[in-house]
Amino acid sequence: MSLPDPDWLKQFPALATMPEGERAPLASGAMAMNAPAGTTVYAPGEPCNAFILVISGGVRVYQLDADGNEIVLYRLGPGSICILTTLALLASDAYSAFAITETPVQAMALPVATFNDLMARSAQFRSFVFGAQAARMADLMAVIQNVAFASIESRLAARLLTLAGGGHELSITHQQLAAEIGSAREVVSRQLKAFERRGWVSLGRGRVELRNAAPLRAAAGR
Amino acid sequence: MSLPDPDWLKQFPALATMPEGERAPLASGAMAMNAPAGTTVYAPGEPCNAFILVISGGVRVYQLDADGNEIVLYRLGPGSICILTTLALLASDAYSAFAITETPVQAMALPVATFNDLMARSAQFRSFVFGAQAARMADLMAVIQNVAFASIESRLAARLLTLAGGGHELSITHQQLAAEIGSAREVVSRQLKAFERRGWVSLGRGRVELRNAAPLRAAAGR
DNA sequence: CCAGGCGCGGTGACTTCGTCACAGACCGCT
DNA sequence: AGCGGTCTGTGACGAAGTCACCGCGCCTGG
Repeated sequence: MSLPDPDWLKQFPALATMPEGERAPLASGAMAMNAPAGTTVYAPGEPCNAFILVISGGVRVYQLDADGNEIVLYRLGPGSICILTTLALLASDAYSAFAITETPVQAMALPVATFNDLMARSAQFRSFVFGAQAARMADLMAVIQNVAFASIESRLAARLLTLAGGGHELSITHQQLAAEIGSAREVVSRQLKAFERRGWVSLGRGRVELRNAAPLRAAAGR
Repeated sequence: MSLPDPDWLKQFPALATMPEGERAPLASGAMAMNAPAGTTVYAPGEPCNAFILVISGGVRVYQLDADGNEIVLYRLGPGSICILTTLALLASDAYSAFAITETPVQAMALPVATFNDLMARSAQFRSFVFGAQAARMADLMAVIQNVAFASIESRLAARLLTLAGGGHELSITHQQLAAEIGSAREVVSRQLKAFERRGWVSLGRGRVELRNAAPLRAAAGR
């Protein structure tokens, strides 16, 4: 915990424009949080007692199965809220998903009472929350489309591009890439080798360099 | 459209216990609907302008991809609300999913204004909506677990059991079963043949009879 | 310093699953 | 009976997941 940055609301345009009266509980009830990378935000069975708004940093939400297989569902960045904790909070439902910070994260936490107060008070706040719900739902449906129907080649190419985010270098292991797309390490290794043979990437230990993004983008569309 | 059954609220225990004052818009604003089997409830791009509460019948929500591949996401029964239309309504987001009635459906439709009124007025209504959100989110995560990591054998066995719902006979084609689990018809045909050889089911044109549920349940757990 | 441990990547063999092409069986209709 | 359409069966093949095992580089403790 630390002092809240008074400007944190700028990360949430939808909330910043709320009328003074509605916004009051946000200012008075929110607690600033700082978490290092690797902090667990949500895990099945763990109690969660706050509504979390991400100000800076990134959170990865993923599923694990009994055999240790992993698949990334979506990521939260600045301006996002953690729907998983929210739903767990309100519906006291247990999910088989995990949420973990990937980088140091600054966030604001609203106690349940404050959250309920805002939900009752502000249509704008409600629509902000619903918008976030809708976005996460769309994320999950995109994941389903991918794992059910898309080829490894296209899923891997697409993921490399989004993870690179405009840059040309990634620090990531084949195992981690496999977890990103819900596949196996060997499969990813072989596919990366194929990309390398075609000159699309070059590989190093724990490193993937994008050398030619155009054909990767083409492959991602298939 | 038809006259609302005055007892329809009984299908929604969470709403029926709302205080008189909060419940008023439900009674005054809701419109009864009757739809035959095969009616489209939601499709991408179609405008939707009501919040839908299912009183009787069933709705199937599924995804299609460009090649015509299909996968069932979840089903809605009596007491459920259509989160898809709700989110599309509130977040004006486009989903790649379809919702269609499988049997004749009786439902109540709340205009957006009434829905917003209830959301503003009743904490109980809000928590009902959140509970439904949470349940659908859990459904989608279960689908992801299945398509990403579970074998065809276990997915098919599990689906046969839930579709039969305690009965021992299903009227369904192999193609439809494939769409249920997001696989291919040939794969389902071969797996069903294997089940038949083991004496777990017996097969007919458009028909699957469960002859021995115990090993199916065992296989579903793997 | 270097020895072992460990994380990472590479590879071959095999199984499972999805795709394609096609054939045959069954159904309802005229 | 003939016929078109739907449903199911099958073989061949490619794509993807699994298993077993290897070597390499890096790090760390003796």
